[in-house]
Amino acid sequence: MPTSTLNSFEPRKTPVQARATFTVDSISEATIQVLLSRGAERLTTTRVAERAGVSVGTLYQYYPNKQSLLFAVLENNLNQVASAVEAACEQTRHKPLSEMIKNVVEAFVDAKMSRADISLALYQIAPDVGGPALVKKAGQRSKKAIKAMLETAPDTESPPDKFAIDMMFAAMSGTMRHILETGVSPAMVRKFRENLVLLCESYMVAVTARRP
Amino acid sequence: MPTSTLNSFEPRKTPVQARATFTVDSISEATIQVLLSRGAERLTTTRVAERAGVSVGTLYQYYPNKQSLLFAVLENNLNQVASAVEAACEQTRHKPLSEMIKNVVEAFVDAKMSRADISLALYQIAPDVGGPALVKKAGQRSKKAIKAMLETAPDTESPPDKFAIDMMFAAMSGTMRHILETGVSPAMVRKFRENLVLLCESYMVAVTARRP
Amino acid sequence: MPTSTLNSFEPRKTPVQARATFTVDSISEATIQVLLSRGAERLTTTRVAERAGVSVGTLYQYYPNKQSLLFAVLENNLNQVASAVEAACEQTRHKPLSEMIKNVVEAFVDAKMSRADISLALYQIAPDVGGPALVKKAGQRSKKAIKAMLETAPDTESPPDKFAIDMMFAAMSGTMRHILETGVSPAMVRKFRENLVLLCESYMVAVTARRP
Amino acid sequence: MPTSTLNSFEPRKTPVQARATFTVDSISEATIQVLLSRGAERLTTTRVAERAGVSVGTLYQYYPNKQSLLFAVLENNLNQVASAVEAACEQTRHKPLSEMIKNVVEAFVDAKMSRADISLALYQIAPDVGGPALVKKAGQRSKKAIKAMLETAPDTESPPDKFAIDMMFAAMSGTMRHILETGVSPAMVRKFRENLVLLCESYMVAVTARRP
DNA sequence: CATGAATGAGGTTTCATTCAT
DNA sequence: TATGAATGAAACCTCATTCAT
Repeated sequence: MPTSTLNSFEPRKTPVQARATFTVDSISEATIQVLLSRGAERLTTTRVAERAGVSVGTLYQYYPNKQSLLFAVLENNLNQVASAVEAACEQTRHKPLSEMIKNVVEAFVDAKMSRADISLALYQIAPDVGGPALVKKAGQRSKKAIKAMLETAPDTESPPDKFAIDMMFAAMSGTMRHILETGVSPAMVRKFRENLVLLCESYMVAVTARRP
Repeated sequence: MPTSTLNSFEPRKTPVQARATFTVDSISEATIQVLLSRGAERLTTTRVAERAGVSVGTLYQYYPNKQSLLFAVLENNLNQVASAVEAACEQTRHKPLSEMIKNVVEAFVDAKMSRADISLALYQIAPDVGGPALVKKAGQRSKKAIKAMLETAPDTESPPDKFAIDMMFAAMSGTMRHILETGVSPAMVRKFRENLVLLCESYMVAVTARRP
Repeated sequence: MPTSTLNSFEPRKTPVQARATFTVDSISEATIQVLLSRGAERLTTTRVAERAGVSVGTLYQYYPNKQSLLFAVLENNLNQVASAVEAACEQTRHKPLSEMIKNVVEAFVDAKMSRADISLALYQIAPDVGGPALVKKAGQRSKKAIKAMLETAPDTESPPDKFAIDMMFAAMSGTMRHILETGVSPAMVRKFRENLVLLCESYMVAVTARRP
Repeated sequence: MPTSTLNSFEPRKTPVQARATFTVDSISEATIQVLLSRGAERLTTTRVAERAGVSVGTLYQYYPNKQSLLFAVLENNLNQVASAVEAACEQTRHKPLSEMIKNVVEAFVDAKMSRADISLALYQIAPDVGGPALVKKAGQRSKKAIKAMLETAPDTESPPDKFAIDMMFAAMSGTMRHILETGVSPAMVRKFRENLVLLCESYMVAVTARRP
């Protein structure tokens, strides 16, 4: 599957009947299951439909092609993570900078780790489906929320500029991915989380002038 | 392509004759060219052979299967990066910590960016070929070199522990990937490089300071 | 779609209510629209129903299968042409032979050209639906009318035999089709019409003994 | 199959080995066999390959898609007919007009009727494969040859113009098709041939006489 | 050793038709 | 009666891999 325009990935029809809604959810769930059990390479539309307990035809009534299916699943996951970050930002306005960073990073790590297997599996399909574009788009949401939060920090003279936020987000996101793909023992998750906080915080501090 | 054992990815025969070496190099180069021009999805063995100016049969004389071909190309690339890091470490022994970090990070970024398009393209094939395992293995080399270098730092009471190095490498590697996939304007590359140095350095300082 | 017996192509129910008639007409019209806009290959029952503003289920209430739908549309078109020819024959009884030929051929050409796009499109579906058989049947009507007309010609000793009429009709019909499929510039339509008259007339004259 | 550009119908590779030439011929022949035995609607690439005694993959090594296969077969047939017409024209230069028409028409009819079943079957696939365009192209050849021949006619003051030749060809071609599709008893073939000669001849005479 | 023709399993997608609501 | 979700056979086409020449 080549990476093409994002447009053609839109779902084909919005289900109106209750039955249809159930079907769509089944397909979505089945996609993840197949991804986990067989890997991206063995993920076929037939297999997904089978797992979802519907026929292939039904699958294609809701998704115009395989890409759109993967796209939807990935998008959904990224949106959940973005929402978690947004929520954390919302709740941490007007708090000290270090608390801000801590809450955001922890929310991010927790969102990713809550279903580490899924997060990991989704990395596999990303390249087939315009992953980077999607990641970028979801990243915008998170970064916007982080920016808004940082502007309310009481202990910084001037809030970090856009580049610094981009950088921090890239570090947060990229490091997380690297750790997931390389493998973390569950015992180390906590330590990793603390250190990712530390990493982001020290960078932010370094880049931000403190109020005296 | 499922991720299987690494063993079967080894090239089939080690070329001894000059002609054979030339053929192998052609194929290797052709693989990258096809990857760049057609994408991972359209990368076929026939296409690679065509581009390399040999027949498919010949390709299969040097690589037992498609995976081994991709594996070799990816491995080669990762090794080049690891070598660059090692070289930087070698040359920065007994220098101040900040200079160490600076040199390593810059060497890493420069190695990746020297052929950004290739680095980016290779991310696409990684999942098909046991990428994470390969990345991990190449990472070991870099981290070992970094560790050795850090132990010669004159200005730290105790050198950073293994975890801290893992963390820094994950940050370096992951952030780089994120930036490559998200897209950097050439104008920003320099700034990104500086900030990645800053990010790693401030983390290292923070983590080193903890143990006075 | 295989060519099967003509029987199964009959519409499923004859609409008695006004609403039903309207529905049937919509479907019929929609079929032509889809044929024109998407081509025979992309003509699906769902698409037709959509265009007609009804559900597929409804479509299948009036036509037992896709063939019967196409059959009905084609038959209808051929009947219109046959009617035009019959009318022309009716109005040209007892006129000179040349006038007879002129009127019939012109009526035929005009009927086909009035919706040249539709005529052309229908040629596409003919093979799927027993087109030749239908053409033959509609042809009988025309030929019968032509024969009756010719028998009233005052200036022929003996009217042309059945074979000659078959031949003329084949020429008229086949040449028309060839011209439609090959493409005529609108500017040439008039000239074509004149020449088709001439062609048919000179053949008829050649084949018919004149009254002295 | 929609009618698309003619370009993509070109065969994929020209066979160099003897084995390959044999394969290509087998496929070509099998296409006609399947067309005759199962009809255009039941003509699948798998079925053709099966009949040819090769695998589908092999078929697709020589034809990029189904259309190109049908296109090649149709084109070949039309070219044979065009060649027959050209040959007849060649041999009838400087003969009286009536003999010219006779020879051309008879050559055309004989070419079509020599494998009436194939000619008929090919009409079915024409719409799927840009038939009209192909017919037009093959027609050009025939018409060019006819024109050249007519210019050598000793008994016409001025040779018929291009339009007249177009018209005659359309009549010849279209009438033939109509007769093939409608069905002729073998007994009537001779009579039909004579009458098609008469039809074309009397039209040509009529149209030539017009310009004294 | 190289070649490239052949293989065929398997993947994606379409669409006529049915039937529970 | 109308609806439209569901069906699933079947079509087209790709591509890693083999092996006779």
